Amino acid sequence: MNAATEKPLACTGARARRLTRRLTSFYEAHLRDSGLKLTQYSLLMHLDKTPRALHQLASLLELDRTTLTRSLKPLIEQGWVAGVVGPDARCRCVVLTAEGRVVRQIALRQWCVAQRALEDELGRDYIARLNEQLEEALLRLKPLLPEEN
Amino acid sequence: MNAATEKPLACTGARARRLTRRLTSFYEAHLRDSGLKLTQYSLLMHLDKTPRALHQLASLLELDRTTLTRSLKPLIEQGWVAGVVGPDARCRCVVLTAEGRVVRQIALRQWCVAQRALEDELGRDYIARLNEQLEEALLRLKPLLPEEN
DNA sequence: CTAGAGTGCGTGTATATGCACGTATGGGGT
DNA sequence: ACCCCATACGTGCATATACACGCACTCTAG
Repeated sequence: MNAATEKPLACTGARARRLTRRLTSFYEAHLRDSGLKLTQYSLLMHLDKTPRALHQLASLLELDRTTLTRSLKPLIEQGWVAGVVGPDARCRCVVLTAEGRVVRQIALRQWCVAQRALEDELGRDYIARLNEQLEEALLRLKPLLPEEN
Repeated sequence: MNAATEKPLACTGARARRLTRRLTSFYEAHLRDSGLKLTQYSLLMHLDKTPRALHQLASLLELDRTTLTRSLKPLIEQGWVAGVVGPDARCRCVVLTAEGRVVRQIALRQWCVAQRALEDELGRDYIARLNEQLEEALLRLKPLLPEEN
């Protein structure tokens, strides 16, 4: 009797990963008409005409800065997002283009359908509770600060 | 006033992804001595001397079969996992090697520390509730079956 | 026994994610 | 003006994840 046969799913992290995989595939099944991944949708929803610095966006989305750079790449290639000059030569800023706003609008509709489908399947109240629980977990589990040397 | 400025985090999927990122970094900070990623740890915990077919393991972990193939690669290169002949020439089976069992044991200890640290930080009862909530969500949200054509 | 359906896999491609490292710019103290 | 540090980025590398394709092997209807 080892831990493997006993309770492989006792790991909160493993459970969260699994749930995330299922949720991602659920949302992306609904987003497939727009060709957006869930992460890309999320990015579009956090952008607008007002230029945003990369580091600011990364901090907002709590993503590694380099992850953000690469995630933006396909959106820029599609012409949905564009870089603009910032107040600082170091600082790279991005905005949503006109086409980007169109896509975002379409994707938003599909996302709404997905969210409603989720609520229909699992129960509106249940999803509300799940959201609260996730939110509380996010409040409690603070992100690890990068090692200060 | 658009949806972006209103409630970007209304998305259950986005929230789950964010929480998963935090949890992953939390666990991996504790696992870093063994050099294992959380996913790799999870893999080791699901293996033993008894050969397991890839498709069986993929189904168990609810991972795409091809994801599993690639995830196993570094473990095989390290000599912690080895392929063995199966009852079927199609079927690739893997087992945990002796070194693999050693690493698993070390990682298990580190994982225990991580889990306890998590409980200390967020509260033992709270983690228990979170686990239950995640488990219930997994029960309710069935994985999408591949399109039947 | 053989053709075709079904099963199990690997690889190519693309995104998601984060760390280590190196580059460039901005701002202060002297 | 200059040096140094902090800030902001990009790239290389490695893993995580899934889909589309194509190959190999098994099994069964005829």
